[in-house]
Amino acid sequence: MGITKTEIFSQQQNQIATFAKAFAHPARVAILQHLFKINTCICGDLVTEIGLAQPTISQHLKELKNLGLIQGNVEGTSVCYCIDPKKWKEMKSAMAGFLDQDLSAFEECC
Amino acid sequence: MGITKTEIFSQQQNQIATFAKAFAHPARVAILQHLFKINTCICGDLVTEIGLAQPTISQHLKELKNLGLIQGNVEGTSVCYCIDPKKWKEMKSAMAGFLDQDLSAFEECC
DNA sequence: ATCAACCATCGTAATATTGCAATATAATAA
DNA sequence: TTATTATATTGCAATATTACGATGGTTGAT
Repeated sequence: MGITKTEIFSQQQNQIATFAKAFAHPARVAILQHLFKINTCICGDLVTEIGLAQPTISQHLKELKNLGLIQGNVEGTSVCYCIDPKKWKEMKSAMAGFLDQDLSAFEECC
Repeated sequence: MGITKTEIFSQQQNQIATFAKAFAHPARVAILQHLFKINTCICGDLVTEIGLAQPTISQHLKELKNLGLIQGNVEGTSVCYCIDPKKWKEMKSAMAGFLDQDLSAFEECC
């Protein structure tokens, strides 16, 4: 039904899914990569950088902002975005705990 | 329009988004966690373990299988699933390259 | 005050995802 | 053969996501 039954899963499972959803679209990956590349706040050039319409970019930025992964600060007529390092680390550690599991048992399996 | 413009993004960006999508639902996170927990093939107990209907689980398994993250081997009347360690490592390295970027510039930013 | 630049929001259309009942398929057991 | 068990597939309904045109708000310049 397009609706996820979050209530039957643990908080950790839902958290991982929520963070993963942030990266589950190439536009958001591109936005974050551009932020890392420029390595400082960026004001404005995202629409020209990514090839999508301005409302679309704005919507993706909103999702990343809602998750807390980026911050937006008004700077005159434009808005400067940057990664929130604290939240990024929090996300990374949640993802790492999931990704860095022991694979040895599956080397000889099946 | 619900359709992603993959053609305007790099192969790497699309790859990260595709892998992230695998974890973007708590049921798939739960399935993978259960596989790691049992630490061997599992045949059958996924439907009782996760609280979703059998066709729903089957569909999530199919997505993980299509991505190559898990394998399914027929074992009599049931099917045994396990993580594909090679693909998992490949995914992990792609995600790590994205997640492990230098945050120092953002510590003092904005 | 007027204008241009930049960004957010609204509304809407197209497509994707999630979930399950019903059904199909395949292997084994009796 | 028939029944049973385990899983896959189909079809459908509900909801979510993606994309963008149109519009609105805010800031800074003239």
